[in-house]
Amino acid sequence: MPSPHEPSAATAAAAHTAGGGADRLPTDGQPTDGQPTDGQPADRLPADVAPVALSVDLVLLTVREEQLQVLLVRRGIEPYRDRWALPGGFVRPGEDLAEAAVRELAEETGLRHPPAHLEQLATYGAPDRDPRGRVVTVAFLALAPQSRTPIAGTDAAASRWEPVSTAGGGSGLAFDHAAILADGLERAQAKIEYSAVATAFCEPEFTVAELRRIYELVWSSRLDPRNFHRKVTGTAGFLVPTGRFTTRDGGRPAELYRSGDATVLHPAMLRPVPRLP
Amino acid sequence: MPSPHEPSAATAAAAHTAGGGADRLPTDGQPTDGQPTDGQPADRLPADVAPVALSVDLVLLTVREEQLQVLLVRRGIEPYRDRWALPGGFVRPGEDLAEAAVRELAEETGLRHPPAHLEQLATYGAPDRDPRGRVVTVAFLALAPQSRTPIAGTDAAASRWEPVSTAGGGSGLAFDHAAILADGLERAQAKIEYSAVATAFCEPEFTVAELRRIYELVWSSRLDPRNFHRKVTGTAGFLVPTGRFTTRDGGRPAELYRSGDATVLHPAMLRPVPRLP
DNA sequence: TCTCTTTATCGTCGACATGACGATAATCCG
DNA sequence: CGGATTATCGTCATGTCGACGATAAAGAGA
Repeated sequence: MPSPHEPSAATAAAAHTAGGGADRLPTDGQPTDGQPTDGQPADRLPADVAPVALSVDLVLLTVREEQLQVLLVRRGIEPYRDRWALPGGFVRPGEDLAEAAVRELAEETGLRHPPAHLEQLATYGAPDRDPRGRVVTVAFLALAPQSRTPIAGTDAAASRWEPVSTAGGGSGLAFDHAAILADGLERAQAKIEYSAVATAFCEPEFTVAELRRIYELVWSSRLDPRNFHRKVTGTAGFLVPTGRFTTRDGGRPAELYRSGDATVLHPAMLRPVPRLP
Repeated sequence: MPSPHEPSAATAAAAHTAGGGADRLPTDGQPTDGQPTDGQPADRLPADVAPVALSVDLVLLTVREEQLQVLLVRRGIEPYRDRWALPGGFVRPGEDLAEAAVRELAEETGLRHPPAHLEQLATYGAPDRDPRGRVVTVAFLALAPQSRTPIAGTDAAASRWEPVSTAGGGSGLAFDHAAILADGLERAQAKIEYSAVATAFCEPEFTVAELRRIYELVWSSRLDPRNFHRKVTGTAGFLVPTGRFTTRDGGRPAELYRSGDATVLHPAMLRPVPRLP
């Protein structure tokens, strides 16, 4: 399991992005293809391998304006020109997948800091997913606090935040990005249940109520403040008290915490029955 | 979440293998690359996109001889000739990713039936992962019962079952397949905890003890038969009693069950403290 | 047939987590 | 200073879990 709040963007899933075998011997009776074994040196790729274009796409989520929002960019070229899409782009030669993801995020949206959490989501490779040809995309899920997501340096028309509740529904997104977004959202909802990644949405120091708000918005459900407080403060390694307090939420001063070492939660946070607001 | 025992090999993760955007507009000041916008029609891929070779690799797990085992094939060509590797191969034009996975499994190992469970694991794309050039591989995790994995039709020298306890350690595997195997094993261990996929290792009808053996072997831990029985028979939708009994395990006859509709388990099976035997 | 062994299944008990909710504390605002 | 707001601590009934005793139902061997 990837650990949250890593400075580097690589997580467990994306980390061993290395290896994987390719061609195979034309075993037994079934001819796989031409696969010529003639004069060609054995350490070259077979001639019949069909090349594909490889891209990365990002589902970058943050909590803004009391809503879970996703970053979208407006496409400037065909296909799907002027439609909104997930940020992303083609992987460059010699570039690792996670590396390409953070580069695209910086280039397209001007985000200064890498996201607090980045993990590989899934790979989408249906043959007809891009009208221009075979384009396979590796989707990443990124989580970041509001303070790290100013979208500075980019003109406002080219990228914007959109509440996830409205982004996926109209299917206004380019390509199959609506499906990728749905998968990313589902992954985020599942992951804050058993891991400590929810703190990736928070500022470095946060109150229990702010963390609870994260859970409530990501899950679209309401949580009892007293039970939530007992749960998160009682889970070893989740929260580290700073000893300082804040009244920025009004009312009695709340203690400030920072995220602890734990990456998996024991026991897990229990999500209430799924509700559709 | 993918549901176990699906006849088709497509699962949730692999199912919407469609969509994903590629090229981007050269926004703001940062030049992404050449990306010429001249006479070229806008619905073609940019000329500067570096193509990659795309392969799939499979971590096929089964329980045989009282052990969790993984299917390996012997490489017949360079690089890593004569080394053991995960089954896999290049994706063909017009072929979906999951489709390529089941095809390779059938071609390389002669497996008649598709695996009981198939899901996308992760994508590995480090630039130097293959000495022949840029090869990106999409890894799949497959689970199957012993009865469906005869390895018939293939000569025995080209593929074999290997206990996972010995397969990963020596790093004798080609490419980074040891890392892929480790990820697949970890995924399987985590997934039987909160989903019903453990039944994918079982025959269509099985006893509670046989299912418990699956959990014990995948987790390398010992489970109390009485508590396990109470747990699995008490989880709604997990097991469906057939009313018939068997004495194939010796002792008092045990009722036969088949897997139910549930894909996620409420509450989850709790894995004991991790032990290394 | 009778006993022993083996496995399946049912129950019991204490420890602990959870959901519902009352009570108190510490701020700010007027 | 009183009221509103939020934070935090407690209480209690319920449910689950781990440990483990007890019983049931088969086969093996005397």
